[in-house]
Amino acid sequence: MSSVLDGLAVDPASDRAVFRQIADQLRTAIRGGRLSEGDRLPSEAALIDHYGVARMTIRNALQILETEGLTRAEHGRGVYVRRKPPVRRLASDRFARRHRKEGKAAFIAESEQSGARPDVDMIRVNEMEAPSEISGRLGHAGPVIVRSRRYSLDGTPVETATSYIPADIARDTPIADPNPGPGGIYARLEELGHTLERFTEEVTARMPTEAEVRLLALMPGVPVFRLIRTAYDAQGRAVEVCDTIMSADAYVLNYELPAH
Amino acid sequence: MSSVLDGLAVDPASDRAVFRQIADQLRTAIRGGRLSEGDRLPSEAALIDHYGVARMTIRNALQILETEGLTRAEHGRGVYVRRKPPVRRLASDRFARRHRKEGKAAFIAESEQSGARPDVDMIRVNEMEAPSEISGRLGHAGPVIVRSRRYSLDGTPVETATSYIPADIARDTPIADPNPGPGGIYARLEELGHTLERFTEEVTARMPTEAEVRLLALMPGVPVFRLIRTAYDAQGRAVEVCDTIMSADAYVLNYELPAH
DNA sequence: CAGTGGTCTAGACCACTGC
DNA sequence: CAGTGGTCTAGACCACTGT
Repeated sequence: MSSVLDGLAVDPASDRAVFRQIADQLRTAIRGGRLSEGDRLPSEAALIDHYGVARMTIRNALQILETEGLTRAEHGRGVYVRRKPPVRRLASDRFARRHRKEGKAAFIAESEQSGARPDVDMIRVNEMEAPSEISGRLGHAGPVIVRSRRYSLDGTPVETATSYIPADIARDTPIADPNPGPGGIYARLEELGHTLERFTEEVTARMPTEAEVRLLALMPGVPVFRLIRTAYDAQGRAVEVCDTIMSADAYVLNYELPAH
Repeated sequence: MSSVLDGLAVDPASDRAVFRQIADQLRTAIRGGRLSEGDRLPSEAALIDHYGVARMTIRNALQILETEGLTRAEHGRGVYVRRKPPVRRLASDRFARRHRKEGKAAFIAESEQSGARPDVDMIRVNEMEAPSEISGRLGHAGPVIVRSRRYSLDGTPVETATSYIPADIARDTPIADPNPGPGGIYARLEELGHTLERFTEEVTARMPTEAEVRLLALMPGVPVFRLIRTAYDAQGRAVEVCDTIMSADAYVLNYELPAH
């Protein structure tokens, strides 16, 4: 009976803690392909037997791998090598006007092109005072229409987004309606005379909050992108700020930079 | 004697595990400002006394906060609320030619402008076959000059970068020299007739490897950005691929997107 | 039901810090 | 030196999974 553990042993005299040595060996087995995506790791009991250590030592080792995002523990089933989800690439021209022509919002149009089944839920719309982080980017304080929603692909949540539009622009328009109509709110903004001229995006990454873990069904060890996009019209006025949280293991962000 | 723990207790009958409840209460104290940046948390012994639980229960709670990046444990001293490092904003025009005129490489010029003391070390240059990830972006296989280095600000490492330039362009030029001269390798590429026309950047985020933790002196719970930039010359040829790893808590990436 | 991981207890010894 | 966190042992009971 051969096992991924064959020949592996720890050196109790080493400077490196035993649980780290065990984590190292399991990590090497995963990266080296001796344990593939979806494979089950030896159970805690098997590891305790093999290495001759206490359970907490094994659990500390497994915790390292989970924190690194390499494994996923399933209660009552075992610890598994995590499968990498399909990656979604965002092109930097995804908000170009030509992509808005067919009357579809950016997320829907893009996903259907890549063959995934897009879904939007948890849509909420209300009006409030802009938080300072938002009013700073909009360039003025005052009430805003807030549109929040969650996007999923093939049933898996991948991103939450909250848009802030100045109320003097959006109040009593389809933008303040849960369903803003074909082309999404960018199409409505242009119909209202706010031709979109440019966007800026600010990208940060961090570990998720507990609320984000729930909303995006995030696995442990997966960071999130926070992407704050500001849309400017032809007059140079900021007409929307969109605050997006994305599962980092599901996205690659592509950008095009000028050299001149 | 007042303490941040005053009035805090756990409900052993709750569905939520005791160590999570304790972590919740400490997190709330930090976010609510009752514990500020740099403050010491109550010691493990004090928490054991206060909550009347075993040490592992406390340590599990503290581990949650450390994984979230909220605290930092210092052996023999205590557990402290982590200070947020100064943030470095990268503008999307940072490689524009006009910024290259004064004869300084992008990182140096930019840092001095922001008042920090930049430093570059661990410079290594050699020639090898391009890894497939790189040759794919360069558009052809073959030998490449590999330049790797580490950037620091005020003595703190913030970023490692590895550039790959096709050897048929860079061999026996200053680009293959550890010190490529004023303006960096982009200035040299342009002198060699490769006028830089555009750049693409691909941004991902993930938890760091152990090697990255060492190189960038990363705190636990801090993800890294991986930014792969490809530089194209006026003929449309990819002349450099730069693979960068950045501490995510030290960076905000800014991009400008066209609307047309 | 047996086997799995989740939580928790009650100790032990060690290494590091600061006085 | 006392106080701190780092590592480790040897148990216990529980909740969840699959047969």
